[in-house]
Parts: sequence; structure tokens; C-alpha cells
Amino acid sequence: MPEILHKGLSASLEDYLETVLAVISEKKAVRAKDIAQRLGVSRASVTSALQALGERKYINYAPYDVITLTEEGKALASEIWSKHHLLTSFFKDLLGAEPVLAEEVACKLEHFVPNQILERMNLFNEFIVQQSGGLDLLQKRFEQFCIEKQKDISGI
Amino acid sequence: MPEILHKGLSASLEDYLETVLAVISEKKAVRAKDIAQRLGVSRASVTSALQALGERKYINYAPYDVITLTEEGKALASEIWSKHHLLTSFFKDLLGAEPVLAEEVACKLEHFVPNQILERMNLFNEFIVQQSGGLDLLQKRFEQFCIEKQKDISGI
DNA sequence: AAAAAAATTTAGTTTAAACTAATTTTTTTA
DNA sequence: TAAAAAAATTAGTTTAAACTAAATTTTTTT
Repeated sequence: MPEILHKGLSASLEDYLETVLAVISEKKAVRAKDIAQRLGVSRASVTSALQALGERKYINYAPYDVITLTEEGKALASEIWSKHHLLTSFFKDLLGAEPVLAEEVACKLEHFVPNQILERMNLFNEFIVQQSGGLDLLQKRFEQFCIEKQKDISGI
Repeated sequence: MPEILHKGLSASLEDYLETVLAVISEKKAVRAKDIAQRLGVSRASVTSALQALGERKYINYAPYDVITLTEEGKALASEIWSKHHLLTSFFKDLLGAEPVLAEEVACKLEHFVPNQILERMNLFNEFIVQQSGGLDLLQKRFEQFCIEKQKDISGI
């Protein structure tokens, strides 16, 4: 599989880039060790991913040197990160999915969901929340609906 | 990447299996050529995928012989197919996404979406449609909402 | 029924992404 | 500051999934 996406990066490399941003946001320096831990891969895999991201100018990389994001890298990583949040929120807050499952799906979907669909999710979310008089009310009613549905099913 | 999913098949092999079912449903015999065309891969790739599916007992495969689905294969292919439809419908009918984009996303998501999230999508769909007095009304109101939103944005 | 055409398979190559083991560099500590 | 520990990198291997080109088998046509 070539498996190349929107901006010319594979899902895998996008994950590494996203993690670089996440670690930078939390700590001062980016350690390959941290990235390896978060993604559950070996340090060797992190090195080769960082080299690939360096070649494509998404990060500034030199062996044993400090890692920083280029402007391109920041832009792309932020874009992916924002998709991640939007998707997680859609599944978790609107559909009421388990937070862990919502995260998991978002983590994969973020790499290939078309912008049009993302926009539609947002618009729909706004629309429904507005129509229902707020997220809280909507969630309560939906929860109630689900409970009744399950009663119906068990009552058959 | 090992990239193995729920039932021990990769997304790629699940796509081949799904396509076998689709072709069987439409034609009498399954031709490697048809599968190659649908998936946009070479005939050689189809052969090796069919061999892999044969080894794992999802299809009955022997060189140059007729291809059929095993019971396991039918069950799994149908499951994926049904996920595909549910997802496509969610994005297309509820969110109003372009049919082609909805298909594309569904095609990838079907391989790793957790059942809980799929169930939530269905329940939410039912809930919202019921609350809105039918899908037609909902779609009209949502379309109107989107139009107004876009006016707002352009009016800034 | 033999030749031609089409379809399938095999053989061998490529690529991306992972791994382990060994080496090198940096950092910490005694 | 020298030795030990930790971290990062390199070298080399593995796997899955694609590809092309060549060989084989099946099907069709003359």
C-alpha cells in the first residue's frame, strides 16, 4: 500500500506529527522516548518516522538534536489535532459514545475524513443543539430515548 | 504495521471479502477481473488476496476454480456490508454529505468502527428522526439551517 | 479440434512501517 | 572528570500489500 493521504503524509506519519505537537504543548523538549510510549512503538520506529518528517520539512530534525516543528508542520499538526477534537466531541457528546471508543475512532478517522463531512458534522451538531434548546437537554432526552428503546427490546 | 482488525483480517482483506460478496450478489460467478476493476488493483493482487482469504477459510479457493464464500465468509462479509450501509446512510441521509464522499468514508470506517458507536449512530438517527416528525422534515429544516448559516458567514 | 484470446496465477520486486540488536551519543552520577 | 546509565540512532530483518512481467490454464472462435 502506498496509502498516502490529503497532504502527502501517511496516516502513520500524521500520527507521529500529531504526537510531536502534543508533546511540545505539554513539555519543553520532545523526547523520542515519549513519542514511542504514547504511540506504543519502539524508539527505532520513532527515529525513522522523525527522519521521514524531517525530509518532508514538517519538522527540523538532525540526529541527537532538539526537535521543533516547521511552520508547515505546525499548520498540519494543528489541523489534524483539531479534526481529532471535533470528531471525538461528535461521537462522545452528541452520540453519547464511550469516551475511550470515541477517541479511538477519532484517532483513525482524522486521517482521512473529508472536510465536507467534518463541516456537515459541525453544522448538524449546531443545528440539533439549537433545536433542542441546548446540549444538556438534548443529551437527557436522547438518554431517555435509549433507555426506553432497551426496555422495548427486552419486553419483546 | 500488522494492522489486524476485529475478526483477524486486515482492512485490505476485508475489502476483498466484501467485494466477493458484492460480485456474487450481482453475477453468477466471481471473476478476479471484476474484483480487480472494482478495487482498482491488479489481477495479481486479487489472486494473492484470494489465496489469503482461502487459507483463513473465508472463501473456498483453488487455482482456476470457482470461488464461493464459506459460512464464516458469508457472515463476515454481510456484517461488513451492513456496516457499510449504515455508515453511508448516516453521512448521506442524516448529515446530508455528498453521496460519493459518504461512500468513501464508510468504505474505510466500516473496517474499524466499534459496534457501540455504530449502535449509537443508529439510535441517534432514530431519535432525531422521530423528534422531527420524519426524515423529510428534518432534512428540509437542516438544509434551511445550513443556508442561513452560510448567509451569516458571507454577511460578516 | 486447433489456434487465438482472455483470464488467472506465479515469480520476483518495491515500499512503508514495524521490529530487534548493536552502536553511538548525551546525560547523569559517583 | 571519568564511569555508568539513559537515550537515540543505525543496521539489518520481517510482513503486508501492492506492482510488473512471464507463464499457465481456461475459454472462445475460426
